[in-house]
Amino acid sequence: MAKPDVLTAQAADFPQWYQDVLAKAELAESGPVRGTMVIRPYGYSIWERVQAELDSRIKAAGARNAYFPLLIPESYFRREAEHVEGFSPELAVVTHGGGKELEEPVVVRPTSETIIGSFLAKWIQSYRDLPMAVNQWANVVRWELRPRLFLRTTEFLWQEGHTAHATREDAHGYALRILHDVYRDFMVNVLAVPVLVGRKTERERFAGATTTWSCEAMMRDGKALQMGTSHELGQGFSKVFGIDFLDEGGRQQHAWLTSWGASTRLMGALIMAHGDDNGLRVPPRLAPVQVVVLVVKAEDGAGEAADALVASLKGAGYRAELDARTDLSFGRRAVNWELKGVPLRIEVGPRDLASGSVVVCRRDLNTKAAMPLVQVVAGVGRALEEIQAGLLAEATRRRDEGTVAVTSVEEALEATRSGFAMLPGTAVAGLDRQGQDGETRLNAAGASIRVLQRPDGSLPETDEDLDRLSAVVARAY
RNA sequence: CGGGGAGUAGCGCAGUUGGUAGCGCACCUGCUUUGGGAGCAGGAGGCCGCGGGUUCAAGUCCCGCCUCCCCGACCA
Repeated sequence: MAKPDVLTAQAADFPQWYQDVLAKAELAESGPVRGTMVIRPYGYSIWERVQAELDSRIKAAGARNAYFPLLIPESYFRREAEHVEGFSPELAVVTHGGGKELEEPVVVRPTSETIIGSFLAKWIQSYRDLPMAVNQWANVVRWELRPRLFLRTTEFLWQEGHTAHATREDAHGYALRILHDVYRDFMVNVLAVPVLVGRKTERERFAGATTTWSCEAMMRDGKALQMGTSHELGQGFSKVFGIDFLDEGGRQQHAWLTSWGASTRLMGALIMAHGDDNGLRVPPRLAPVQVVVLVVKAEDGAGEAADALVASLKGAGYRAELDARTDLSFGRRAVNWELKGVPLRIEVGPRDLASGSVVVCRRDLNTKAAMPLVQVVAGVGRALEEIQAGLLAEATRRRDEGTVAVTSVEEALEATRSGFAMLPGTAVAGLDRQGQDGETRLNAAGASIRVLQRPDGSLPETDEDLDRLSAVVARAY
């Protein structure tokens, strides 16, 4: 029997493919209010794995979790000029409560620099209190004009870390530590998505930050996705919220702050970096279900053998699940697990069992192979490692092949039709006949500078001159 | 917020010159099935996006609004 198309092909219509995956893999759907999102249980189980992996890295970096209020006095946002300018257009403002108009409107947090800053000011008195690092897992609201599930929703889930330091150097070092040890490490080693790290341009940086560092990845359609950012906030918020401390010499000083966040947008990265025409492909280290054992037909001991196999897989530490449903056909169940991107599927049926073997199906390559039952547990471990490495290698190859070095804004724009362009900073800084710089012209044509790097790919200094850097140019989500 | 599409059963869609709504999948029941989205038979399911209007009569015509999708401007 020929396999019917379950999804719109990526090549036919990538955005439609994305919508199809969200629905068929039971990840998420829209809520009744524009821009809101319902994350379904399977999608949320993946998010919980994202949270667990990020959370352990955040704690290893010395931050502790806390929780701050959803509702923030509107006046807090007015204190920092760039912050208010950047966030005003997307604030949700509550004007009524308890049946009355409020004396001071409150905003639903779009980010928490202001409210957390106001408490850091209370908690920090001395250089001995520094550095101070808190993180919160929360929902935030930014009124969006054009929502897309997981990629850009009015309400989304994220973690936001906020730290205070005695010196600019310490804040700088911590922002980069989060960028590398939390975000890049998670993205590359768990999510299996290769990322370019670099500095945002002034135009792209966070409202109120002095420097924004970012991890950017290429999706399968060649567009870029910003997956996590780490900001150096300088002393701007400290000055307006009074986050001050006495240094070792007894002098009053403003603390140097950082903030950093990664959101449910990472779910979009997972889908678009790895998914294929059969659905999602979840890297094994992230997968909430790493192995599904499918009972082909509950005859001749297949059910019992599958049950025992799941038990031994779980005993060996794998996240395994049994699918012994008899009310759905074999094909239906196989397709469903492929849509959900489970890395390994083991089919247990009477035919193979008669010869002491099972069929092992790899989601990354869509291959099937018989394997003796006694070797399965060891074979699963090996296969999961291969899948993890294979997905990263495939995504890296795809990105490298989709990235071209160019020398002009025009060439960069041409390259962004299918991928990334590496453009010398000198070409960005140059003005055209209308006096427009390269970034303005890129933006006008629908592209943007994702990050600035040194030509060798390393991170520039905070104030390193554009002329000596390379711009990663792409169309972005 | 600009430009372009579209809202009819859970999902995808058809619905002619206006005459009171249909198809596929999914769902329910029964039987037979289960090695790649099973078959047969029977059944249930509708504020036709919302609000006005025209008309004896509106899914269909007119006006207003809302929502969703795509492409731009803004963002995680």
